[in-house]
Amino acid sequence: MELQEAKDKFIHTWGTLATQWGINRTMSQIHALLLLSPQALNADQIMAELQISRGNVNMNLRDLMSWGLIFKQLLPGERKEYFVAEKDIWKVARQIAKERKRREIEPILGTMDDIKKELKGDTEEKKEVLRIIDEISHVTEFADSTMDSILKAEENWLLTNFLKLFKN
Amino acid sequence: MELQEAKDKFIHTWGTLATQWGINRTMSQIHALLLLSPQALNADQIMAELQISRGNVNMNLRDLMSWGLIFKQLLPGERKEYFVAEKDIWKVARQIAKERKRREIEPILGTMDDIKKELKGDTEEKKEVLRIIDEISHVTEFADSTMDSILKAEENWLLTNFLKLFKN
DNA sequence: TTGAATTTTCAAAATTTTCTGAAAATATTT
DNA sequence: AAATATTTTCAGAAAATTTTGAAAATTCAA
Repeated sequence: MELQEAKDKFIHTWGTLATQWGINRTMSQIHALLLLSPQALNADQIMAELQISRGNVNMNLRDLMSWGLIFKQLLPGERKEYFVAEKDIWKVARQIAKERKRREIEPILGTMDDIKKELKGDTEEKKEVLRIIDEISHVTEFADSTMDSILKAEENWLLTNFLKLFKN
Repeated sequence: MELQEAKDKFIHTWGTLATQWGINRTMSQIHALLLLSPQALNADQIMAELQISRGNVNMNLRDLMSWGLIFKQLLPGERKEYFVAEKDIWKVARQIAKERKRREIEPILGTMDDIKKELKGDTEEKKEVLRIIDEISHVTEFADSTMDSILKAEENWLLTNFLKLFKN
């Protein structure tokens, strides 16, 4: 397999997988393209490479920046804006986790709390609904904070080795 | 807030959040409805409650069963099929993690391996692409197996307390 | 069997999401 | 300040996904 072929396969796969996670296909493909590109790319290059419109490229580049996954790079003597991706995959994972937390975990916990606060009562059924809502908050918080500490401690051999005790 | 109001709010929120995760809104709402329902429900009841068509209910009930989140329940003397949700939220989380692993993690690792195997070479750029692909596999495997061990060991105070050391 | 109740299927319709491309806005150079 | 290059916006088009509902298949009882 030649380099270009491998890149294309990666970009294509990454786009397909993204849709399963509720992420826009084109956004993922642009991200993948930049991840694999040794140089920064401008909008025209991305348009040509992925065969998509200028508007589409522009919109998704800005989305990727808001996720903190790519950065603008101004090249000396160049009028156009260039973009580079964060290449450290651990940083990428940490950044995605952080954003998903802000955009998704917080709203879940917020709504559960709202309902919990407003739904007072001690009939059997109310208690049961409250129990489920409590458990969901609990599991969500656990998953969230655990992901935090793991991403934060990723290079920490103590945690890493300790976790191994619980594998399989 | 009354019981019905709280339930509706929960069901609605759950459906909205689901779409952000790439999960069908109706599927989530049916799941939420069954989670909160003390009795098993049949297709007609779900249709009435959520105001959706029979075909839609049927399709999503079968999806939820394939995820292992709900079960058929045959009531004595009843011709219709009834459905109940698994109510233990930890089991639900474990089941979702397990299914996502099978459906999403494995394909990622598979494709990365394919590319890795086929893309031999030692130009600088090939090496860089291989490095990125390796790192992605690495991070994915780490996240995957860590999630496994945590869900498996969820009630283990030792792990839980150890993890606390790494919070914040 | 036959017939009624129930579930499943799936083509077409509705809805939602994504994408395009040209016009408007902004930035830079002469 | 005018001309040129570049980026951004956004209404309408296209594509993808979800939903409907009626027909077909299945199940069960008489």
